[in-house]
Amino acid sequence: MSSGVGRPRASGATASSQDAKRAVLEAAAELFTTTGYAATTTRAIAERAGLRQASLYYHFPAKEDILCALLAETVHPSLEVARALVDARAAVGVRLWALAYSDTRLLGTARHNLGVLYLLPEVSAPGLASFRMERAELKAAYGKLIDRIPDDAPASTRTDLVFGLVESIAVMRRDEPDRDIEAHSRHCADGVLRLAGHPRLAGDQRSAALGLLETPGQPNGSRVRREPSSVDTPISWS
Amino acid sequence: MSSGVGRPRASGATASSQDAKRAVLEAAAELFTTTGYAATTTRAIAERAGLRQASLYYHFPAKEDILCALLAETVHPSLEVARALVDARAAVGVRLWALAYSDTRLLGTARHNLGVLYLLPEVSAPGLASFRMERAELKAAYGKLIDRIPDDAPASTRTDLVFGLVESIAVMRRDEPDRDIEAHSRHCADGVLRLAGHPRLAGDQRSAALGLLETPGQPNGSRVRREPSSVDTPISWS
DNA sequence: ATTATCTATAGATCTATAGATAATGC
DNA sequence: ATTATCTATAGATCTATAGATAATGC
Repeated sequence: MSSGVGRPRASGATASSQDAKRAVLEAAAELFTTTGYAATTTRAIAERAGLRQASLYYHFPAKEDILCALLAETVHPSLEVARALVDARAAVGVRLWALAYSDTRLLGTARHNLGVLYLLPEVSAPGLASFRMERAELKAAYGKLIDRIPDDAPASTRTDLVFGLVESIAVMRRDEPDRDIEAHSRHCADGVLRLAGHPRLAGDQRSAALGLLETPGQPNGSRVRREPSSVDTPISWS
Repeated sequence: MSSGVGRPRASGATASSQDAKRAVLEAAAELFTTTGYAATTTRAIAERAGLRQASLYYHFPAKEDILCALLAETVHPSLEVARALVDARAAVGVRLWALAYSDTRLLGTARHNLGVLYLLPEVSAPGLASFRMERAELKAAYGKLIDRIPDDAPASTRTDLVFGLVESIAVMRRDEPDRDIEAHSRHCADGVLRLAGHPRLAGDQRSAALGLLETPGQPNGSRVRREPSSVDTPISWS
């Protein structure tokens, strides 16, 4: 708990093991997102984190595990919201809007544009299978909602397009870092409904969507109240 | 022209200098798209191209120039279509649909999913500024069309979303290589109109859009007939 | 004794250059 | 003479391990 166990750092900085781990993840987040995984050296990560290159290996067995940890902590909050929303007690359009808004906002406001990690060629590595499965589960959550919205285009295609649109926040943020993320997230969620073939939400439906994302205990709004709900609120527009 | 000038290859293969350059680009395309730029070694490229590592440097001054050439030959066809469509004699929705369809199809059917190169962190390198400018010009072409479509959301935001959706074909193709690209391209173009706030095209409008992409001299359909057109066909739907 | 760091380094690259070489072309 | 390749290598890394070390905790 209190810092001081273990040999002091050469840099003079004093911190607990947990702090060191966080500092490493923070440094890696910045470097991986701007420079990429392969082009970022363990030395550069260590330097920015305030310790020696070899000391990284006390906290992570290998370089890939640092990327793995970052991917996990990026996708987990989205997945938590998705799991709750799939079963939430609200119209399908309201839930889809809320999911898209929440994901876009999470990716858009995360420190260091972590969404671009999803696009790195290294996510195909065998060691990152757990991330790929969680991302697939997230996409499947979109698919389950979109399945319930009738349209000429197949649901699988609309799901591909919707998921691509949501993740495109990462590229947009790289290209234009000064965009207003809150506004963009709402417009992106509106766009997701358009792509899915769902009519625009009315004012009260949008409020309901934002309400779904609020949690009494969690002031940051990243959780969703989960209802027992085996019955869905009927779709009101068709 | 005829192969045979210069020292023979160690691999025994016989080819002209132009062939060698193409073989290098082909090899790099496969490796960069699957493994990424930094993780792909010049040795691996050379091996696949059938020559020695050092021989790459007869054709390209540096590794980065190989990536630069690939980026250029990927964005150029899209840009050519975009330049022609911006001034083409057709309704704005028809032109936007045609542009989105053409881009998605080009990225979707190019050998080796070259679209993922746009997402590599290395495109931020100073030496690749020319690519970034051409990609920005392509995006601006979308912007010019979307500007003319009225909607509640700002045109700049809709342009961001539309461009993100079109480029998302690269991620989709990586994740699900077996999707039917032709069908996806049409649905993607439909989705672009939805995002832009434009009504669905009628059957004859869609035919007109596909017609815009046909060129008598160019059987591959990658060119657009350019009209003098300072006058736009009036928008028929509002 | 345990923890968290350090120093030093093995072993394996990787990019790019220098200079030789084996063809054809004049 | 020109072209297109080759061999050899300089010089600079890069990841991960081995083993020492300087704290606290018991």
